[in-house]
Amino acid sequence: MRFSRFFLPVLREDPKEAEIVSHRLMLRAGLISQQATGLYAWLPLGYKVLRKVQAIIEQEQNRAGAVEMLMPTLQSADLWRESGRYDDYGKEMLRIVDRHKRDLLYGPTNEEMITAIFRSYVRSYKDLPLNLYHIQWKFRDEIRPRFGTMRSREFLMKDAYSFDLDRERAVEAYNRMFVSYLRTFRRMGLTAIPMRAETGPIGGDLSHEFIVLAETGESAVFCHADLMNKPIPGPEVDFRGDLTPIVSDWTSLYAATEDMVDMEEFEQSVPADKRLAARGIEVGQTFYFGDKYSAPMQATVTNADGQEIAPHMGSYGIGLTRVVPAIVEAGHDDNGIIWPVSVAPFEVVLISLKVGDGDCDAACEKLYDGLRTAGIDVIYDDREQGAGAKFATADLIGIPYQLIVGPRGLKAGEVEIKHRKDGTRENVPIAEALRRLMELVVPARLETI
RNA sequence: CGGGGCAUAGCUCAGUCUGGUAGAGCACUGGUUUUGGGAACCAGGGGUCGCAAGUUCGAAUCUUGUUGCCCCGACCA
Repeated sequence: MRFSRFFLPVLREDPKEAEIVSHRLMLRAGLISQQATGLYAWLPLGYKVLRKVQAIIEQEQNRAGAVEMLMPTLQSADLWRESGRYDDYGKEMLRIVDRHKRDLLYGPTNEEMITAIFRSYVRSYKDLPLNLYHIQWKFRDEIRPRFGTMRSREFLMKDAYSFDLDRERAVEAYNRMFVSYLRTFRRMGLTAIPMRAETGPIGGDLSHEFIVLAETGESAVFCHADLMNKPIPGPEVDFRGDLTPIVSDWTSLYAATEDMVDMEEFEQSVPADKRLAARGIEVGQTFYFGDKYSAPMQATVTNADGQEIAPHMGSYGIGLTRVVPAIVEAGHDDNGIIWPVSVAPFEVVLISLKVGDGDCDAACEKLYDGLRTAGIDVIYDDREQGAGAKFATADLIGIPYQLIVGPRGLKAGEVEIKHRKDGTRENVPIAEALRRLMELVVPARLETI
């Protein structure tokens, strides 16, 4: 992508409405644009990040055996009357009436709908286990949306729903999502710690919130410090095998959010020097809730004994539009965002320091072609701007590697590669630049897999 | 929903207290010179001061209403 042809409205000054760093940087770097309270447009650069986050989630959900589909944003109120939640959900639910005076709602979640779909097709225990997920926009009319897309009213969410014959197998399904989440967040460069959580209006008795520690987090959390450095299951993990040891290992160390914490237990089970009391951002949540929906909605299957039973269900959410600011909170400095390669909107920014100079233009065009041909996601800053402005923009938007090309270096046959993360620079011969960038970028795409 | 605050050029703001016909920086347009960390100079364009009523000879400024946005709290799969 040529910068001159792209749409990247960066702001030089801090927008006054933004308080926390991720909101400020997402606005300044031209990722999002607020359209109303809690409603945001995703500008091209931000949308690229969102798509990369989505791709990682899809890969890891599929790997864990979940199957992707797509349900509508609007739902019939009748469906919610079946579960009893139409009246329970309150003002947070956006209710809509269509031209025929039918009651609709903009879905805040999809348990009812997935259960309805399940019951209309699935009859036998032989079709279980089943885990269906989709990535769709949701709406919750929060009393006070804030912090940009961290807590917006409309938000993009991955929600998966598992169906199993009994509790034991439902816990296996739960474990698959649990392990999948550990991998998913790590691939985005996040350290997300599973913590005991309240189940809220969704119900159930087994639930974890996946929390990224950040000063600006909305909830207070308490956990064992060793959880921060625990190794993540690798790509070799067998989702068809027994995952209990991994889950047990992670849940054996104390971790709870403020709603669930028992300070006495925290202090008893965690040595004083390992007690971590911090704030955190909830980026995902897993629930087991049994037959809370399948029973009242009569979504039953026949078991091996010929009896009708209501499957045990679980649901598993990841807030994509919250994950992005969480990544920014976790990776930034005074100059701007620092993206991990895996979700960076571009992997390399090619900076021409002297647009219009014959040699410089020629060298840049050649490098640009080479990078694209090699499959590197590159943005070429071909604008007629001062060097300082280009460096500042590159730093602000957080592209992991800057390939800097100027007349001075070209005279020596060299270009410069700057690492956004730590500011290190290396001069490389022009002919070596592409190879060196491949060496840096390609392994980093999969970082922790 | 309770409490507090803001609304003036594309952005960040000054001007409001004390009424007299709207400004700065950045951005934008044209030109010249520049070019390795947000370049300089010259010349320009751009605002019915959120909206509506009221007070007044006269309102960005005072009064009332209204809308939008932000912050704190309660709320939050």
